[in-house]
Amino acid sequence: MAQGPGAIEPRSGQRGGGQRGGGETLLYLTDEQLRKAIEAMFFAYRGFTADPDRILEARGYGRAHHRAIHFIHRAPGTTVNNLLTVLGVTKQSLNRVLRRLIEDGLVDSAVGVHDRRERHLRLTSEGVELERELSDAQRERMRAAFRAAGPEAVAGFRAVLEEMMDPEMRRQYHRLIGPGQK
Amino acid sequence: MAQGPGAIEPRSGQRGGGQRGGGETLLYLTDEQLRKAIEAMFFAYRGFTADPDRILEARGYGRAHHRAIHFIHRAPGTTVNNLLTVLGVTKQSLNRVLRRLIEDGLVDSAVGVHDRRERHLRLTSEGVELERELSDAQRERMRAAFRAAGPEAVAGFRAVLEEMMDPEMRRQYHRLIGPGQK
DNA sequence: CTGGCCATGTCAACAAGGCTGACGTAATTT
DNA sequence: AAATTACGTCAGCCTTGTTGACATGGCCAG
Repeated sequence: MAQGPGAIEPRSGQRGGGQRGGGETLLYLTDEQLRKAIEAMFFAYRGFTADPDRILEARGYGRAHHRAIHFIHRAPGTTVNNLLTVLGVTKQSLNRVLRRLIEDGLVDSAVGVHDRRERHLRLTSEGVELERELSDAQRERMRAAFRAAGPEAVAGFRAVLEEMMDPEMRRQYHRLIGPGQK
Repeated sequence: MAQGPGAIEPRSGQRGGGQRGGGETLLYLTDEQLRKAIEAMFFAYRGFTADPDRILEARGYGRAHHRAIHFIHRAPGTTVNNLLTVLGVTKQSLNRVLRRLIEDGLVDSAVGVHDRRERHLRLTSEGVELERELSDAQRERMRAAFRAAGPEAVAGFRAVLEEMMDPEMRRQYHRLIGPGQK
């Protein structure tokens, strides 16, 4: 299955009565509300990726490169296998991307110390530079959205996103953002 | 630019002091917090698309087909050009998907009444059936996430997503979910 | 120390789904 | 009558995903 961007979907069928203003009950979750949320997710993800996409395009990279760069930056010295798990692609697919990044001097691959079969990946200074460029753009949009929506919205946003993950991914996510982190 | 799934990104740099429990200030928006949010978005989107992807795969369809089905269901009788705008792809790309859906009898294309150059698209009963299947799966996950996160979280979630969209997309989104809708 | 498993890289071939560019046709607008 | 619009289609290219097969070198248990 190709990994295009967004699956999406809706379908109508009003059920609970109209709810106004403050006291939402559980009936808040009409199919109608869910449909809107799903479409919001679709369009928001487009926005989420738009800025990095522009930057990457100029260099002839794609999102796959972005993801690799991101997670290598995120966990410097990570192994190939590690990255494979986080990204959820095959090693052949990752390798193609990784090879290019190494050739281009954005990523450095070093033989493991304990286990010399492993390769430890880290960004070169040039890699860090691109990462920052991508990061800044995406973070700026996120920051603006958060600021406009307010702190309470941010908490809710994060809560819902976390609940949307598969348990497996949630575990990965928590391992990434650090133990005990909310 | 290929349309793989997620761009993503982080970068650290703790700034505001630790904030606990209730009263988040604006300093809440540390780079650290933003980084987590970005990764949450990445993993959540994987979850968001996971269920439909499974269903589609069984039929040999991809996300592109899902998106077409979704928006045709959403706006029955829409024109090709309309769909093109909403989906944000080229007509050649859409046509490939659409042709297959029409051949397979999931979508019906009818010559326009006012303007006979236009084609009006709608789902056949078989198309509606698949749409419902996809819809149910995705909606169910969304519903579960909302239930677990609580009503306040839902409002915040929607607010942030909306702020993340490009203004252009936001306009489209509002046109879709209906005028005056929050 | 040897055989088996593991981590990684790589080649080949294929598919989905983006893209551009070029045309063709019919219908509508000017 | 000419220009524009809406749509379809052919051809070719790219990225990024997939399987399958195979090679190398290193670790570890028997």
